[in-house]
Amino acid sequence: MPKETKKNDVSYSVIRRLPRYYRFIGELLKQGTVRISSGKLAEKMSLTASQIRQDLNCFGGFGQQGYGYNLTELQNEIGNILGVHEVKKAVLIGVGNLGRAIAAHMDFAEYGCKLAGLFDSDKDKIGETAAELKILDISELENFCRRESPQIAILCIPKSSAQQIADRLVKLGVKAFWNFSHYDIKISHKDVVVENVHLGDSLLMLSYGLNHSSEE
Amino acid sequence: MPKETKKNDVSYSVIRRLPRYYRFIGELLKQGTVRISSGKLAEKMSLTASQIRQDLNCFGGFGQQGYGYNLTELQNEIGNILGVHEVKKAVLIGVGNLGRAIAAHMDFAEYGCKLAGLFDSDKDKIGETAAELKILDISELENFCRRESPQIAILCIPKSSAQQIADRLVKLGVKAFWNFSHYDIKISHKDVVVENVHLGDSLLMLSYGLNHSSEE
DNA sequence: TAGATTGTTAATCGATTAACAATC
DNA sequence: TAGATTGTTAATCGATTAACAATC
Repeated sequence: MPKETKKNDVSYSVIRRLPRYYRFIGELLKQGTVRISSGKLAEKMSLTASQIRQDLNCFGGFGQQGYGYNLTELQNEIGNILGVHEVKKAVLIGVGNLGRAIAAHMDFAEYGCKLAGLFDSDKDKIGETAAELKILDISELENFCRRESPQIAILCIPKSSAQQIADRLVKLGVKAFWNFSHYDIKISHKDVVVENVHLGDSLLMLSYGLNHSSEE
Repeated sequence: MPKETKKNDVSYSVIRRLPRYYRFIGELLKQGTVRISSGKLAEKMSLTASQIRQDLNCFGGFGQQGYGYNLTELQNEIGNILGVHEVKKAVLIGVGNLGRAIAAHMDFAEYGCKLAGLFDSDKDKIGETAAELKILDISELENFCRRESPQIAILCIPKSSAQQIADRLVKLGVKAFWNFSHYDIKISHKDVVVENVHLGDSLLMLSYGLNHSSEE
């Protein structure tokens, strides 16, 4: 068993906070900070020092009494946990407005991902270039995946075709779906993970907040 | 006090689930379903019946014993809570890849929002059209906001200028920020709400899942 | 009426916070 | 050594689930 995985039963509540830790640590390092105490980090992130120590200790003792946490080490450890140091190939399906924006806008390398192929079914788009990749015909998907073995698929396609394309990709060995299709896809294979992104949900939360902010 | 706001202290855990309820109810209605029991809805949404009844009862008794929930009524009630029935004007700042995609891709009307203005500081973009709106010079922001009074600002600008633009918009009366800038903006005014969207965090969660899925 | 299903209270479970001994 | 700050256990708090009486 790997050394850094102290407990294997880390709760989802903790996991969800890891990317945010990773971000703040990155910022601090960029500013030249070398070390930080749980108390100071808590203040910066609007958390409690207790929670930070509790969270980090799920994975191992990354700190040092009387000193705090070394940020370079901490970034590296959390990076390992999140898997940013292994390069993973990704395909993006559906090069509409959103697909194009994600292809161009996301710094995939920062997250250990490499965008390897873009696919669309629109004949007009096929052959065009986006994010330095030629857009391929969706009928090429099987050939491409057998050759390149992408682990991640980014779905920027409409609701209607999301489940069908996802099933097709599972058969081709895709193990993770970043799904922007506005439809919660269901995958039965237990070793396939899904992140259903719903930007609309986020906008509705904002709308709720607007509605209820004045009533304190 | 408004009738539908039974308790004013609804927890964030409950609020976060509302947009998802709203989505599923919408889908069911589109399929012609008229009513549903908490048990059946729980099954569809992978929740417990208890939780659904508990959640909905935070806002009022929307169901009927022996019958279940009328979907039209439920959609309407949750829509009210989320504020989708009031039209709110929004400005979008930063018409790069992502800004353009959000302007074009999101069905704002569905969420009670109306995109009223697009702004950029890039002279080459000013005057261009996106989502049927002419892109305006950021220096026009003050004039525009005084005339149109948008409540929502969508920030699709780099980290470096996010806080500054946000502060500027708060002075102009903006009450809600949908922030895609990769930087957690801080607003001190207590009646201003912020949704910091971090697509990178979502991708990191997926990466974590990929890393840990096989070890059950 | 009998059956179904809610609204609501009580029990359980998990997550957060507080406290403090260990130790750098 | 003295001071600081962690790692970790115990206490608290909140959220989820179970149970059931109310009622359509």
